[in-house]
Amino acid sequence: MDVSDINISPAEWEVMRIVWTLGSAGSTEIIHILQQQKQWSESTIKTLLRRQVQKGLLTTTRQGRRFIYTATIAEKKMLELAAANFFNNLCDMQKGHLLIELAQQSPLSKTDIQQLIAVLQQKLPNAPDKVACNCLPQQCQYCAQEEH
Amino acid sequence: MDVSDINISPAEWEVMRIVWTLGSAGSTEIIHILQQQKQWSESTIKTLLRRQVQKGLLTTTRQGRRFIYTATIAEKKMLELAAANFFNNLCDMQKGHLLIELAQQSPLSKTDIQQLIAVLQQKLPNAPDKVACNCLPQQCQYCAQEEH
DNA sequence: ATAATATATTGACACTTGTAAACATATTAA
DNA sequence: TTAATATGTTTACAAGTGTCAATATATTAT
Repeated sequence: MDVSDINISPAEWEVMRIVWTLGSAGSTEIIHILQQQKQWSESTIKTLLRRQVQKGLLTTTRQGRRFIYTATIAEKKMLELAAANFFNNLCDMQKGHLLIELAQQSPLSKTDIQQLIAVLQQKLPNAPDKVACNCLPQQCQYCAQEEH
Repeated sequence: MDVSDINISPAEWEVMRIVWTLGSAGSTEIIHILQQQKQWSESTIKTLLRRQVQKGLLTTTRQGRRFIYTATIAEKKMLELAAANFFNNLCDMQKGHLLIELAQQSPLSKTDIQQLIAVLQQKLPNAPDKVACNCLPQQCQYCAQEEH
C-alpha cells in the first residue's frame, strides 16, 4: 500500500484524530468520544472503523472479544502528505497569500513562530520578486497569462 | 447556495484553475488546455463543466451556439475557504509544524515572505509556549491528554 | 440458566465522483 | 447540398462515502 495513495475522507479524519491522540483504543472508547462531538450512530462509527482497517489506515489487535485499533501511519506523516497534496493542486501564485491567512488564523506557539521566521529569512535572499503562474500548460498558445 | 458549503472535487479544481486564470472561456478552450495536462476525454470534461454549473461553481453565458463559462466565486475566496476548511479539521498542535513545511516547500515571493514575517512577529508577543491539543472533547474523562 | 449488555458482522441505500459513450443539433467546408 | 465538425444533452456505471438497521455472538449480571 503506497502511503501517498491513501485517501482519508473527512469522516475518517475525525476517527484518525482520536486514535492518533490516544495511541490506540477500542471501538467502544472511540465511539464514546466521537459521539460527544458528532451525531453519528454506533453503527456508523463501526463502519468507518471497518473501512479504515480495510484501507490499511488502522490495524487491529484482538484482545479477547474486542479489537484495539492503532494507526498504521504517524499523524505527522499523514498531515504532511495531505497538506502537500492540497498545496500541490493550487496555483503557485496564490500560495503566499494563503500561508499568510493560515499563519494569521492558526494558534502558534512561540517556538513555531520562531522556526517559521527562521525558515522564511533563509528563503528571502533567493526569493523571486514574483512567483509565476503554473495554471496553464507552459507550451500552449494561451500563455499571454500574466496574473490572475 | 451557501458558498462555504460548496464542495469542489479534485478534478473540478483543475477545471476551476483554468477558468480562474482565463477569466472566462468556452468549453472547447477548456478542453484543449486540460487535455495538455490530463488524460481526460472530451466527454469527461464536458460532464465536469455541467456538474460545476449545476453546483453553482460556474455560470454560463450563451454566445451563439456555445457557452462561455465563468467562475462564480473568486479564486482567492475559494482558496481561503478550502484552506481554512482543511486546517480546521486538524489538531491545533500540528499546525505550526505544518506551516513550516508548507512555507519551506512553496515558492514565495519576497513580498510574500516579508508580509508573512510581519504577521508572525506581531503574533510572537502573545503566543503561548505550547498550543493545546483539541482532538478530544474537553469534558471527557480521557483528558489526561498531554501531547501526541 | 436467563436476560441484558457489549461487540462484531452483514447488508443496504442514496449521493458523489471519475470516467465516458451515444446521441442530437447547429455550423461550416467541400 | 452533403459531409464533416463543433458543441451540447442524455444515459451509464463502478468506486467511494455518509448513514444505519438488523443480526449474530460472546459476556456478565441477576
